[in-house]
Amino acid sequence: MKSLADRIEEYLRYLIERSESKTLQMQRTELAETFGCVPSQITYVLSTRFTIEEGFITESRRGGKGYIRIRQIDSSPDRINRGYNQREALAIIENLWREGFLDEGEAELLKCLLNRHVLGLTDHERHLLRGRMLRAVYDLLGDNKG
Amino acid sequence: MKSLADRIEEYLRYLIERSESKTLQMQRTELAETFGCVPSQITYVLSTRFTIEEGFITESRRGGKGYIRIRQIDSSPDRINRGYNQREALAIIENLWREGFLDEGEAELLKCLLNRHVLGLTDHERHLLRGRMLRAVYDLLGDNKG
DNA sequence: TTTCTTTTGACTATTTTTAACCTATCGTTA
DNA sequence: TAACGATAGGTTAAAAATAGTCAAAAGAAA
Repeated sequence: MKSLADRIEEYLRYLIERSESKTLQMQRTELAETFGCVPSQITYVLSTRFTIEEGFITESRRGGKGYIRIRQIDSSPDRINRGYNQREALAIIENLWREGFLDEGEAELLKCLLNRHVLGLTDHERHLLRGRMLRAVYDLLGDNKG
Repeated sequence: MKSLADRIEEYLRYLIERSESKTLQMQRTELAETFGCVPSQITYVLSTRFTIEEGFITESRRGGKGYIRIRQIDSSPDRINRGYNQREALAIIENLWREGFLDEGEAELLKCLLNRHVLGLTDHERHLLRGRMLRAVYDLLGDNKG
């Protein structure tokens, strides 16, 4: 049995998927009425299920003719990065390890995952992928410090 | 004479075997009631009998309409070649962490790298890539033990 | 007896649901 | 244009509904 939040999510995803522009705009109160729940339940669903991490951005406006809007984004901001070949990537990991940002287990793990045979793909795609992976590692390291 | 834990295991295995998707989802409390035991007994069975070494991954959610889910994974080359979606991959990492094969830093690293936005690519390619990455992780863990 | 596994239950953590109160925007009227 | 009321959405805290953890007690095996 699905929770109410799950069912609302499913419904919204369906509507977005179905729309040409991958965008959905509606009134919070109306949607709440459709599901027979309080409006803040809708806010809850948006904030737990339609996050940037899930690939959505939400906007809203209060007052008369207010609305909530959900947009599905294709998050590829660093598509333009040139990426890294295996040697470059391993060197970066080595440095992060030597400088104490990664412990030995983490460094080993990364070196094994950045391997060309593990990643597969075409040369170009693989390089870009390494760029995204390293970016994610930097972000993670940044999080832990900040 | 079979222990209660054995009987619960047997019952769950039967249900999983019988299901098309080799997956079972139910409420911990309900199952406990079926067997007339405390809910933590169910947790005990899952953590001792439905481990990654036994070929299962478990997931759960607390709160309203919470559940426990058991999935039988087939870690044959074939299966790994079919790939994993983000949810499956994260559950595998969680299990490896809970069972002590990965420390917290390694698990965090992996969870962040297995993210769909980091990996990019098409759905299919991304699933396959996760399969190769997880295989590499298994190989690495195997090396360390052997 | 000693040690390992199972069983229990009290306490904790997480997720969802609800409700009361807060704030922004629009349209109208003084 | 300033002020006000109506109409939205936002925030937050508490209640409800689950599952997890941990360690002590009980039982089984060695």
